[in-house]
Amino acid sequence: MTPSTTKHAAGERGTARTPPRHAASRRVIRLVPRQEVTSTAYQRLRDLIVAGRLAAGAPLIETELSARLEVSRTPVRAALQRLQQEGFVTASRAGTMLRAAVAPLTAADMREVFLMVGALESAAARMAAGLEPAAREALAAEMAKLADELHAASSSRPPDILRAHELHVRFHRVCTAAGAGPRLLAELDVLQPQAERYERVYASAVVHAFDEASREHAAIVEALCAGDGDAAERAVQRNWRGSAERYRQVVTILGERGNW
Amino acid sequence: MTPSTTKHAAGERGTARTPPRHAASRRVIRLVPRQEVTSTAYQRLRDLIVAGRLAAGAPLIETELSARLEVSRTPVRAALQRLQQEGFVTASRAGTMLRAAVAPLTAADMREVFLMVGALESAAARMAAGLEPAAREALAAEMAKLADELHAASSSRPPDILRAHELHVRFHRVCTAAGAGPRLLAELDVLQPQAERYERVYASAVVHAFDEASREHAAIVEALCAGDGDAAERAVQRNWRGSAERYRQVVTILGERGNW
DNA sequence: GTATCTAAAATTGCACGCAATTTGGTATAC
DNA sequence: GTATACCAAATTGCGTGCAATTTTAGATAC
Repeated sequence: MTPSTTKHAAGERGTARTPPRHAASRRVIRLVPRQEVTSTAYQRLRDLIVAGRLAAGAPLIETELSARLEVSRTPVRAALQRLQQEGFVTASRAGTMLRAAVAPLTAADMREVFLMVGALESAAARMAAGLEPAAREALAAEMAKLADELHAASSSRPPDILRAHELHVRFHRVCTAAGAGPRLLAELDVLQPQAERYERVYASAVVHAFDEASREHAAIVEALCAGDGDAAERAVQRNWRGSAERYRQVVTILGERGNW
Repeated sequence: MTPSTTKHAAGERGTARTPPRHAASRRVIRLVPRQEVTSTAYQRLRDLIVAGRLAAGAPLIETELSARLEVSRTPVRAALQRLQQEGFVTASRAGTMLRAAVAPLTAADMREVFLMVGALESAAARMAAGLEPAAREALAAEMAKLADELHAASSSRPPDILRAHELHVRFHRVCTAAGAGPRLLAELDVLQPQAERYERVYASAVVHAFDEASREHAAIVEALCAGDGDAAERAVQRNWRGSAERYRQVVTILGERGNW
């Protein structure tokens, strides 16, 4: 039943063992609080991938990441497994082992990601259209405002890509958060950054299409304002299908990344 | 809860200690091949949850599962983290730690799961409707056959619930696999068993609704056969919305599980 | 030069120890 | 009887050792 050694009464046993690499070996004070190590490792890796600093297709070696992030392999492993299941990382089988790599950017994968985001977000928009009229109109007003700012940012000279992108993300997120429950929201929080990987790489080549996106956004707001769930669903679907098509053209021209 | 089940003879510090005499002569052979330990732990836990053998809301203690599955905590942890991210397990924060429990079955969660499955599967059906006519018609024929068998199984006396359920799963899976890419397929492979949790618990009370489901299935096959993507998408959506409504009534009558 | 075999390095999968923290129970004060 | 202080058990987070396996490098034969 009880382990052979009681943990608290034992105290210090002066076993001279190899000093830990990361911490100053004097006292075992946690520099980073418990439970933060794994989550920050996840966050950092994910940001590196989304931002493109970790190139598509790059191999992800546990010990190397462990050294670079200055944590042990355990949180790195946990982060990699999560990223893999979310789709940011692919695991290729090498014999019986699994080798992790940054997920490549391919036209087929992009098509699928945009398809999934469109399907889920349009379902959320349909729910949002079923809100009380007051809440619904407030939501439509906020989205209209974001759409205007987005239009302004993208039609300025030179276009403010970063700001436009952030506004674009917020436009969709506001609508989603209003209609979706926690699970759908979590799923979109994982999928949207993966769409963002494609957007970041190819956004500069798609700036000309902002007009079309702008019209699609207006249709979404209008349907929401009217409380028409079917129309909202279709409008969001059209928007993502349009995006997918716009990016597809660019990806096929500029080539795929990390698929080799 | 004795942690040393002697199966793995690792761990002795190299210092002069108790000689591992029983292991000295022969090499320690892995009883279970590498990489299988974690995945089988995941599979077994997931099956236990879906089948209801691990009740909704039950706490999941790493050391206890580790002893029961006869593996160390490491693969159990990996399996739990994956199950949590997939939604089979919830993690409640206790101070700075995370305590895992089997995800409860609630009306709100069911609504969301069915919504997501409907959104994703209808998107896959739309793709499937865009296949070559030959492949499309073969798919429609197979689905029609499954739908017939399903109807037979559910209208026999007594209704063969298990077989009907398996046919139902296969009906949807065939359609999905034909139209979806690997990501969408993987996502549905995670979400469908979660819908199955509700179906298993409440299926006996919903048998009377098989007629309605049967008509909905026929509509899906018809749309696919005609190659009408829009109609296929709508038909799948109607089917899942109908299912959600049928189960919602039962859940609210019979009560929620594990939500306390 | 190419192919094949072999030894070493690299990498992953798993087990386990330890510390930090929470939880539960018991004694004590009021 | 209830509230509080406190100690022990339980539980999780993280680091690390070790073996299995893969990959790489080097040597040798052809």
